Amino acid sequence: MPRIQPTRFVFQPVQLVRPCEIVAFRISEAVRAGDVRVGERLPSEQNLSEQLGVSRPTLREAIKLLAQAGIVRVLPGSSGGIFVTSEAIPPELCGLPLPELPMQDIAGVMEARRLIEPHVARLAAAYATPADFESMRDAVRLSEQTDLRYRKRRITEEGVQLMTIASTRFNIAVARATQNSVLVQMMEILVRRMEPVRMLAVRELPDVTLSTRTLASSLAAIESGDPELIDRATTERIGLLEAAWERATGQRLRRRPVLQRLAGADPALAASVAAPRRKPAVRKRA
Amino acid sequence: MPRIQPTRFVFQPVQLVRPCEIVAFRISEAVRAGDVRVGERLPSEQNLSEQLGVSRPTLREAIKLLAQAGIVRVLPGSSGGIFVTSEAIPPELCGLPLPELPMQDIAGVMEARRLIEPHVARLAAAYATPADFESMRDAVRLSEQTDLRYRKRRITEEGVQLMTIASTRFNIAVARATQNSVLVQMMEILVRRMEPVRMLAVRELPDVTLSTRTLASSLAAIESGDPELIDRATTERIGLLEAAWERATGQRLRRRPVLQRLAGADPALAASVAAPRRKPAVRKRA
DNA sequence: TAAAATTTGTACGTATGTATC
DNA sequence: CGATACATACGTACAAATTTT
Repeated sequence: MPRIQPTRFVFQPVQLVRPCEIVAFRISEAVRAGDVRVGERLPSEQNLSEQLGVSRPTLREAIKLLAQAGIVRVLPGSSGGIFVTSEAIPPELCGLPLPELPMQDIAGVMEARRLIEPHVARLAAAYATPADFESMRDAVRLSEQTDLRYRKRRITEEGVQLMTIASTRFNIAVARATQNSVLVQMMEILVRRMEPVRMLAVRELPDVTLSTRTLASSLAAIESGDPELIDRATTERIGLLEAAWERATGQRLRRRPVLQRLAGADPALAASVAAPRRKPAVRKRA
Repeated sequence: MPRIQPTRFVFQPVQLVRPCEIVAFRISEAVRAGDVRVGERLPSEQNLSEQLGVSRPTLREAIKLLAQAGIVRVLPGSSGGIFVTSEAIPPELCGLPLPELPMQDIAGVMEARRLIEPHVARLAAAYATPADFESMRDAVRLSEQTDLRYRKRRITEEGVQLMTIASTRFNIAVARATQNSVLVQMMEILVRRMEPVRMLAVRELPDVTLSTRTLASSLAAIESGDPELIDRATTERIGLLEAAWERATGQRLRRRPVLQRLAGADPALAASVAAPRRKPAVRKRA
């Protein structure tokens, strides 16, 4: 009897993450997003463990990870607690349960960002609350303050991290402004995977203030509410990263034919936005 | 002295999933996506456990879950193995580790879909391989065959599930055709969260064939490569779900004022303008 | 000065799930 | 396929530290 051949489907290995790692990640995320600031005290271990639905030992394990990474410091006693000490989260140590993505796959992240981020920004402009705008401004301020410190001297590792955090925080704030939790979730995925390129971009930027300026102009665009301005600013910001990626890898990104028309029936704008690289085979329109 | 007030930040509870649940979920995902078909045999336990990076007992536990859900059947002996018996995966039993989303939040899922799916479909049209097109056609065929069986009589629970699977499979196939793993990941998130509405829509559809027809026209649009056709077909398909949601909840979805000028950013106005199910603005072809 | 309150730190027993044989 | 051994997480309880009363 001929042997039935099994399907040759390949599964990706599952990565099992421990609860304490998830918890550490969640807290670091709150720090990154600016929900808790440096110097502030987190709720008590008791409270946190209840909020997060884990036992206190597990939470303590998570805090230990964060303390080792230098993000929090714990002090005993009645006026003690868990204090945030730094916003510069080392990307490899903060317990990120995501598999590190090779540079090649990051191209896909940027493509996805280019697809959705302009729309998210438009939605944000439509639905942002005053608090949302304040969060965005906060992120821009962080970026400004940081590159003010490195205008003269060479940027340090901490500076790179802070600039990266500012960008990330801005993106999250914009996504939150849509009042759509699914979009927030997606932006979190994108933003996290984008981190390596972001740091690379900040590090090798010809002008340190460039990142801050694009951030500020994105903010201004969203505040103005003008869709085309929003598209342009957002696209420009993404272009910065794409250029960094292309310089770093020596490869070219595929530019999709999609955005051409997205920008709003303005061929001139779309053309200026989409770099005149290889145009993917666009089917002839009948 | 005033006690230092802790930050009153609220964390969402972490959901911990067991490895065997993750594995069961992954395999069911492969079945859903059509990577393994009914009647086919999965690789051996040994092979699977190696691929997935878990121990054999863990994998067996996962298989047990799937067997209970009626998705696979395990036969002993030399010509035995793990055989796929059904593509109709009960949404609550197949061990999906996602928190069930309230109907309200699903509105956000649909908004996100409306934002990205047309673009994904366009990318798919540009980059799809023949194999990708074959996957899409397969999904449409499944939908056709299913509603052929329920043309006369009332649709059964299994029929609803099969139609839902077909829709899901089509979406995944389209996302895969972009050759962008990040977009695939996002579509998987969306599609999974959409499931409840999808089943609801299929169940209460005035005409059983309607779902299949929109699927087919989406496919045709992507095959044609015409961006505007793609937009129209995709939007129509999403509109079907949105209508189902609105009927089920008695509420109205917010329609993004993004397409029209939003200088005022007055949501009430925008909603009132967009409320009547507006046909997607069809641009005149030059 | 001392006690009380709050918060972190430590330890143990149990249960569950996984890995190895 | 079953059984044993190991790791992990939970819940609880109590001790230590520090500030407030």
